Amino acid sequence: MNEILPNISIDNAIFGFANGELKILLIKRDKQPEFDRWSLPGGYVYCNENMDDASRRLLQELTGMSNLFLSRVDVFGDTDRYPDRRVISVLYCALVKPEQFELLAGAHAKKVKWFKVKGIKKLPFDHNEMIDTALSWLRDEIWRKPVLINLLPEKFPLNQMHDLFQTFLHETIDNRNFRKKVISQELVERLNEKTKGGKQRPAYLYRLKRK
Amino acid sequence: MNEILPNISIDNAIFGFANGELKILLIKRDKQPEFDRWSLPGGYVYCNENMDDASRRLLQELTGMSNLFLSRVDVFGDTDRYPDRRVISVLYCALVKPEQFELLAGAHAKKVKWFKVKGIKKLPFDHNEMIDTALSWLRDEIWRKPVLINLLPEKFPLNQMHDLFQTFLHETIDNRNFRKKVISQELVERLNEKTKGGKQRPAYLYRLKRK
DNA sequence: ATTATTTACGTACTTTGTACGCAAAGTATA
DNA sequence: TATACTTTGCGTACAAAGTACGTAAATAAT
Repeated sequence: MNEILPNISIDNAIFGFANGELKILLIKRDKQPEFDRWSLPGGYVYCNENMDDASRRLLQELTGMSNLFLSRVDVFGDTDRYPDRRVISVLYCALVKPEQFELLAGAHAKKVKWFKVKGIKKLPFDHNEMIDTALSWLRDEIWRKPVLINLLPEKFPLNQMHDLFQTFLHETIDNRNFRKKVISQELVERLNEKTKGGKQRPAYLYRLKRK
Repeated sequence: MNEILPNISIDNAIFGFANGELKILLIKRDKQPEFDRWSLPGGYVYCNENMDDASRRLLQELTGMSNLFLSRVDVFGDTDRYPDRRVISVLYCALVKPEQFELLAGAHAKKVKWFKVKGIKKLPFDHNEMIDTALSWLRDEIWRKPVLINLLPEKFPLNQMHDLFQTFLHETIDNRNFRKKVISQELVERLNEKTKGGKQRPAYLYRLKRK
């Protein structure tokens, strides 16, 4: 049976990153409460569905996105976080390239759209707090887990990863020290291939290690 | 109204620590499922009750313990983790001195008892996994948060804290370096008091900083 | 006083992290 | 072909954090 659990929800904080700009994916709600307002894509969990699966399914239904690397971040359970009844919500997040996904509003979403995170307005429920939590979680985990996996191709030269870190963290990192760090911490592994057709000296390709 | 949420539970992993021995507090269940078996003290959340409050209340009802420093650790949400129906559980943990609490089985607990963590038997549900998760969370956070707060008196000399770290982490830590570390990381603050009536030189008293 | 014990400060060394130099391997230009 | 130019990737020097350990100060016991 595919019944819904009425008191448990999932919310997804999907960050889009391109040209140094950080965006967050919101949907325009097609149901009460907060009908017609922009909010994080989320919803309820089926009785026979794991949390991770629910997160993926909801995202697919609401926005058309699939195949992301999602991470569980935290639980939000304040009694007053949802107006109609008691709902606790598990927050997932991911970091992607907006241009790699075609958005398609479905289910209870009238529209889907990327919004700049900087200067974002007040969202329904505790969604602003969720965005803050997810973002600081990402900035924390970037050196430990492959959270950039959706932003990088399967194989990439280290400079591409370097650029990504710099723009995402808004700070300049010495290229040579960056290499040493990601290699010594075993975040990446070198392949026996090099870039070709580049402008100058070919670079070794690397791959993120999922530990 | 004090209705219960049927799909959300709390579980508490309460570790007792004395003489270098690590124990875990279990209750003998007084209801189905898993009637009569030893398990983590946990239960359901009221509709109008925050997660943190529920954790504290349940612990009080089941074991008589109150006034602990509890931390939220993780959520467990596998579809098959509970036999009767779908229940996701939020795990809390704490570290205490067993002798400071008088245990009193109540509510749906027939008995309450400390068990050695080492060599613990198979528990119902995913409670063994919870214990592992909580323990590694504690070992991780011990340098960052005041997780030892229940094990130390309000004011204590640094050596007492040093002993605690050593026995809890099963490793010897150089006393002089230990002091430097906890002081420089601002885990503790020095008071203008000293121990008196000790065997030798009086020591300054310190207090854990809650940041 | 002397000795024993615990506290608390300090110093030398090792590891990790940061700043920066420069040669190697390509492309573009003469 | 030679020369300049760009990007890669190794290496070295200095700084900060972490570890090993020496020893004097403060008290109790003798």
